[in-house]
Amino acid sequence: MSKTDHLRNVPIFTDLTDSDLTKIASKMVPRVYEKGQMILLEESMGETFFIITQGAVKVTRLSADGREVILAILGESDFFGEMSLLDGEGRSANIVANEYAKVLTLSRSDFLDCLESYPKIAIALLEELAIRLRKSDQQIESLSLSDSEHRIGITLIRLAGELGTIKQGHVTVKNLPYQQDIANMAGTSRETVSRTLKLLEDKKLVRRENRNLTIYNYDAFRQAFA
Amino acid sequence: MSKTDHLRNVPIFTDLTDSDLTKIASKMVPRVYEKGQMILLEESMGETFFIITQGAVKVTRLSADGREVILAILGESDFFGEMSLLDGEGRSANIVANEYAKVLTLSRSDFLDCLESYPKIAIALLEELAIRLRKSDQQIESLSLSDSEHRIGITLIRLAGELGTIKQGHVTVKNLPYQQDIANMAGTSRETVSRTLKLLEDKKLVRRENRNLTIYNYDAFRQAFA
DNA sequence: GTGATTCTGTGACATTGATCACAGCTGGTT
DNA sequence: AACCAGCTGTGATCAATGTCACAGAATCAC
Repeated sequence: MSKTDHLRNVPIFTDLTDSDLTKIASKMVPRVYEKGQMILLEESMGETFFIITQGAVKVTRLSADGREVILAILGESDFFGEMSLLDGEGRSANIVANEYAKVLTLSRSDFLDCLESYPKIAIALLEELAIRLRKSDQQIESLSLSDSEHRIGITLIRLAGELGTIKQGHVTVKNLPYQQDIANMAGTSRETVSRTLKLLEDKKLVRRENRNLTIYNYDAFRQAFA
Repeated sequence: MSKTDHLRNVPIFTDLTDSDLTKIASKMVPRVYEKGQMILLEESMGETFFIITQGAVKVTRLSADGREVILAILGESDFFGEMSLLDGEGRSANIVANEYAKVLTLSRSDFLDCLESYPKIAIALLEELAIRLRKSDQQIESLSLSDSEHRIGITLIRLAGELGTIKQGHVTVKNLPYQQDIANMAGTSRETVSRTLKLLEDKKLVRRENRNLTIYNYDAFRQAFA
């Protein structure tokens, strides 16, 4: 697949013509990361915009004593790096390749040029940031008001939305993240995730086999937890 | 002060010429709200963009059983209502006047026209959303990793930044919000806020008198909690 | 296939902080 | 001044969940 083809799938570029897309693609530089490799480090200055063409990355923040919060898991056609390009602050989060990943990168100045030249990109980007802000607000609500069982349920819904495939009402997440990662997304401990997953299984809400998790009735599950 | 004068103080309009500003101002309709009055209701469709010219509002989400999370407190020259205009989803939060408040409003279509006609507004808005997203991420981190004392400390820092006045290293927040509101910002209970404020006072980190709170050494305080 | 490493399950225990209950203040109103 | 409503302080209690410890499974590397 060509660079241009990849860009066409990215929400913020969908409104562009082929020739504009090709023009932008010509400025993008591909890079590749191994699983576990750090892509962006907290505190460093952000100078690059990234689009994921293959694989997935996790966006994290680390506390002084090394505990980790996972803010998001991003996959194909998602993008990142825009925050510090926009407000000029240092990076606020780390980005790590969650598996082997390919990206396209755009320099700060090319990115800002794009925004100036194509107002539609700016508007589409606004839309995307609004969506992310909305998700963050939900996350804040659930951390503030819900108990661990609900937070873990909500985290499974997030994962299902990002990584799952729907088939006649039930969703399967292949290659479920490790319990430690789920815990870091849900703001709880690894042990609590273990116990809660078993509980949800006992309640016949989900089924696990190997590294896959199936939510039996996705709509009902969302009803119950969101 | 004229409408145009108010707009000049709003970050997303700073790059505009006087005549553009006047043109936008002419489309804005002023409104007034009493303390405690609901401005926007969760779930309703957002069709208006608001700029605060006087007073303050709080942005909240409510759980099914009526508990409240305060996502932000916005004051003069802040704006809101842009989220559902941008992504077309229903409102994700309630907005309540925290005191007597005056606002200017812009209709959905006039707002979107602005973005199309003035790319600089779109870019400035991107900047602002990036800043808000960053704050949300910090909030998520502190809810996930910090204990109640730290979360309350961080909340006081937020309040100091939004409502406080700095004077030779110490910040005074006049008219500190009620403990219940601080609790709803920090994701804890009213009683814990009461006990923790006393603790911080005992540690000589802050002083309270009447409805005012002074953080003795703002830099050190931020160091200790953020 | 064997061993090493990493992930997961589970019991025991400790601790934080929510909740309940109620008394003491404060500020606004008549 | 007296009252009332709503805010604040504080003790007692208890449940949720973090932490520790370790055994069992799964996966990886060779």
